[in-house]
Amino acid sequence: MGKLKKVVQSSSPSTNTAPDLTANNSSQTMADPQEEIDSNDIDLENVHMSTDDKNLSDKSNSPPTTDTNTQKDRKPASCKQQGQFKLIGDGSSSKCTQPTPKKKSPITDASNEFPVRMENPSETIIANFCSTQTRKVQYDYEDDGDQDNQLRPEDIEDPETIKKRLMLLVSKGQLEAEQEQKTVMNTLHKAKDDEAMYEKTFLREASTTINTQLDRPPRGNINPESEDFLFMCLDVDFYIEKPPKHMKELDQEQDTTIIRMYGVNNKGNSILVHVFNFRPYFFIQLTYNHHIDQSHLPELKRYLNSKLPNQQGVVDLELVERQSIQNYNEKNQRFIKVYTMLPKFVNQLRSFVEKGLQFNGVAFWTTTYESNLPHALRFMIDNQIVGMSWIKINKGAYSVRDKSKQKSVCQIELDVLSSQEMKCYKQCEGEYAQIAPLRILSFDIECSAEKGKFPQPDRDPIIQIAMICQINGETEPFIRNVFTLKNCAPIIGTKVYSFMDERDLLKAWRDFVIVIDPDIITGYNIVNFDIPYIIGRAESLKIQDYPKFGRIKELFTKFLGEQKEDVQHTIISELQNQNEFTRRRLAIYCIKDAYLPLRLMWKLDCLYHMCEISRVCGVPLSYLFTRGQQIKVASQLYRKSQELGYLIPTDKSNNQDGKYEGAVVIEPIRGFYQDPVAILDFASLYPSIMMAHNLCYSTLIPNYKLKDVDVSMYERTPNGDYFVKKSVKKGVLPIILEELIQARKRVKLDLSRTTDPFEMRLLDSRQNALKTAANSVYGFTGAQVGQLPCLAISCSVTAYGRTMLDRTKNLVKEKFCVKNGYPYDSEVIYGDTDSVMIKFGAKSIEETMILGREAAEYVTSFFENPIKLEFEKIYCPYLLMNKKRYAGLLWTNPVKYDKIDAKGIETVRRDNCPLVKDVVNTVLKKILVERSYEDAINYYKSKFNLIFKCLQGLGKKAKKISNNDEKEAYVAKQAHVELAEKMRKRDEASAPSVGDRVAFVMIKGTKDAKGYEKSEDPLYVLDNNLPIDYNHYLQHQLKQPLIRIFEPILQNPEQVLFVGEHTRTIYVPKSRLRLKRTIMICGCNARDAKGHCTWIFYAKVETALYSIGESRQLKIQRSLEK
DNA sequence: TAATGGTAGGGGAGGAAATTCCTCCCCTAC
DNA sequence: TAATGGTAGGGGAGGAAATTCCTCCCCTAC
Repeated sequence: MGKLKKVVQSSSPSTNTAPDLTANNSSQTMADPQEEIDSNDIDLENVHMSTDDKNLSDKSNSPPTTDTNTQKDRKPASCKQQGQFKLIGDGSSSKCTQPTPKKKSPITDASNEFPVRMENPSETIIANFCSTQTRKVQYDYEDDGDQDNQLRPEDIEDPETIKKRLMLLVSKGQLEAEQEQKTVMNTLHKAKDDEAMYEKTFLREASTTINTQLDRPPRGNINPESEDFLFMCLDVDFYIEKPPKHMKELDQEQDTTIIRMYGVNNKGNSILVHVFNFRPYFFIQLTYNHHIDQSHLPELKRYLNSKLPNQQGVVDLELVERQSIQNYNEKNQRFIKVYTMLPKFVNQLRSFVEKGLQFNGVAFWTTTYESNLPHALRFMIDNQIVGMSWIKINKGAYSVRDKSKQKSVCQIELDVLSSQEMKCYKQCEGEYAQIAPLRILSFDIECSAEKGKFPQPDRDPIIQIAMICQINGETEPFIRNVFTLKNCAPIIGTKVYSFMDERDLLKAWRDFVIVIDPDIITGYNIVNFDIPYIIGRAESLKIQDYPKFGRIKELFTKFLGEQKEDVQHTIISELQNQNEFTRRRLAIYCIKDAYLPLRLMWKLDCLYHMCEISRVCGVPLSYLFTRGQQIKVASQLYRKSQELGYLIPTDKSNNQDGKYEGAVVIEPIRGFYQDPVAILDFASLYPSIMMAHNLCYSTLIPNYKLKDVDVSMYERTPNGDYFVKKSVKKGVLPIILEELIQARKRVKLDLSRTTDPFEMRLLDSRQNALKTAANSVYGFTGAQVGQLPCLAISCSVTAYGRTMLDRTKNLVKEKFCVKNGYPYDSEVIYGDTDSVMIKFGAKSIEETMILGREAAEYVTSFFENPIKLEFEKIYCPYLLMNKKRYAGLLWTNPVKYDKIDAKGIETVRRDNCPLVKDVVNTVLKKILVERSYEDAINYYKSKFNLIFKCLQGLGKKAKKISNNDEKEAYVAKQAHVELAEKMRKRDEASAPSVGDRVAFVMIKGTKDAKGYEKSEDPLYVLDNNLPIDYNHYLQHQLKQPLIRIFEPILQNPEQVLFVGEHTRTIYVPKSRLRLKRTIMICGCNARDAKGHCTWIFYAKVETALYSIGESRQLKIQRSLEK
């Protein structure tokens, strides 16, 4: 606490002794700005003037940042963002529990072409948010609104009024802020205090000027009759209502399904397009015994209608001829296309048809086709619209909705009668590759709560909200502010709005959101906590018209699922209840939490990745968060099928159970290889198998049909299934894959040509999206609880893969041997799924590369196009420990090695303590790079004691933590689960919940205490001075991994490493463990080598543990690195 | 309910099952 | 108080200790 006080003291006198100018403002006026504004009209006028001036000068000085933004303007943006982050995984990052993006540089890392790529950097981060809850939460308050009252125009407060009110607040804040900035800067400049350092580091890029241009640029003139309308579509959904009165063309009495498209144009205006006349539909298959023709349709329509409530809902029937995508068919079949009024009727009719209907003396007992597509996606598919793409509405086809008839706070609302008049630039090339100037808002709230209790919206107040908003393409956030309850000292680069009444705080925040009008909202766990809490709090405080906040824009996007660094809740209350400076510190923490997701989002190019996936797969952006993986493949499949005249059945879940055989892993010849080992692998193995052998739903010949098809037309797969050859008929899946791969080749070509960093990032995201899309097709066919599983395809794919790998192994072995004139006999020492590792016997890397390329070419010639084996890399030396566990020095050129490549071992796993990672890493480095395992042993021995001095906690992931209702979800007791339960009993508020990563240390216990009895929360250990079980770490964490590494090298590693003089004296720290509370309050206590706060990438507990003084710990760490 | 991407595989921890080891006790040989 | 031979060693029973085997869980490779 000593240090903390210093901050307070050092900053407060300087504030007080500041020039008179500020003295007036700093303490008194902070108390209640609203009151201040109301009671001081003259001041207000002045303020107004100055704001306007400010606006003008802002505009003239800096170019508008939207459509006129040139590429040059963008360059610094991307450069800066790449520069200013220290990405986890670099350097001393081992303490990090954040999901470590495996690809540090997506552009350079072209490896890992794998059949099923489960992860891309952004997915890791988003994963936890994809719960089924999110959609519900989102809809809940929409629906409430619908039931409570239809939203009438008069319900929405005029945005202009809100804006005016806000401007008072803003200008007030600005005046203060400008004057106080300098004071703060001065204070900070002098302060050498830790916390001041954090603040400087954290806020260093903050501009000291404050922008008052909060709202979107004015919408300008729209001429529906003479100009096409162009906008980028962010999301599509639908709603059900009677058509608005001004749409006279439509039946005013009938509820209809209206498509809603949200978007932004290139000026940055927000857009909402209502599209009418798009009806849901599905298909029913007719078999030979259905004697139905045109004349029966009216009667059939009546019959179907009779099954529905209100006896209506089926609008129209149509006879069509198509082919089912399931199985190879030569002729078209007959289908009835059923149009309905509302999407829910499709579901109802489907279940009737599946149960069986009687019509005209014949039973319909059949599957339906295309009856389970989300309506919005149906709309997009039929109009060839892909997500996040630019859409042009033809002139004359749209009308602008009058301001008074708007249904949202979007700047522009359009009505479109026919979706035929829209054109989507789905290729997303050239100028249409750009992303509109989206507004991205990130926020975080703090609420106080009683000790040990989880905050409840009906009881515990929100005390702070921080919000940061940035426009895509700009380098800095244009809004960074924090709302506090009670006054708060100024913060650099940030506007502080203080309120005495929580209601005012919430209202001001809502006003801000409305005026800012964000397209994307992000934050830590906002969907499950922050947003519901704010809504709930507003309800409990009985703030009028607050729920409408939920309708502003229904695009809630979420990133970052991992735990955030939490201030202990007890401390929150303490800070809140003391004075303006403690609240200031809380505010800084709050801003950090709001800023972090935003920064990570930019750093990891999340937006671009998501955007490109959305474009490639053709689904709305929101699906990427709320839906699974299947919908992406399904969307592509539906599109291509429609183009080719196929219909997709809605299969009932035919519970095929059990797993099927997957890929093969060649039994490794374990050892330490000093000579170069070449790695060859098949490029996009599974997609190319599907293309080469024409595997598809539409080419599969079921056994019972086999006799009807000529033998020359089909091919038998190693799994025993039969598929039509591509010369007869090309399958849908192979066509999709071919297009994806072609497109990727083009993008890669463009990528190699461009030099613009912004474009590079976008193109790289795109080629990644294309690769992922191609790779997930196989997963789609193998998903047995899915839209359209087809084990014949997936089993055949893996079967081909297995035989191919086997054949490759034999081919290499037979060809590259002394007998055939090669200098050495080669040997395949390992292989997994699509790769083989070959020891050719050559001593030099150059020679091995030549042989590797030759082998790749040789083997490729045996397989059908487009299957291709490629030479990828060399490992030298190479330590092969087991299946899926190896490490090697990677070479892609004969001159210099690229890096140490480790797979599957402790260094790449997240459930190991940092200590183990460090030691294993260093030992590996010594063995592989310096090639001296004596060194490695000596290093290890000499560091044996030191190791324990920097002992740190280890993290494990607790997936499920059994709740009261579903106890015994875990069969066996596990350390992290038990600990989570223990922590929950201690303090409900700070305990980890399901899906969180739990960090823990092992403390000393009774002799045979189980692991789960000895696990403890690192913070608790520090607080209570509990002894750590060093021996456990030695025996259970270090020993085995090291033995495994040395096993191929030494005769008896255990003897050498773990018996002997050096093990006698195990260092046990005498000094007390201590926790630096002052730092903890900041949300973190992690530092990099220079002693700066590295909060951004460190989880709290991982680094909370210092066994001895921190300076010494740093030393040790550095020596570990060397 | 609604919604849901695959299999192969190493390795740690817990716990049951099977095995080994140790001790006690009884009995017999001498 | 009265009455009392010893030791070595096999082998079974019972229980502790160590080991093996299996399952669950986590996380990775592809």
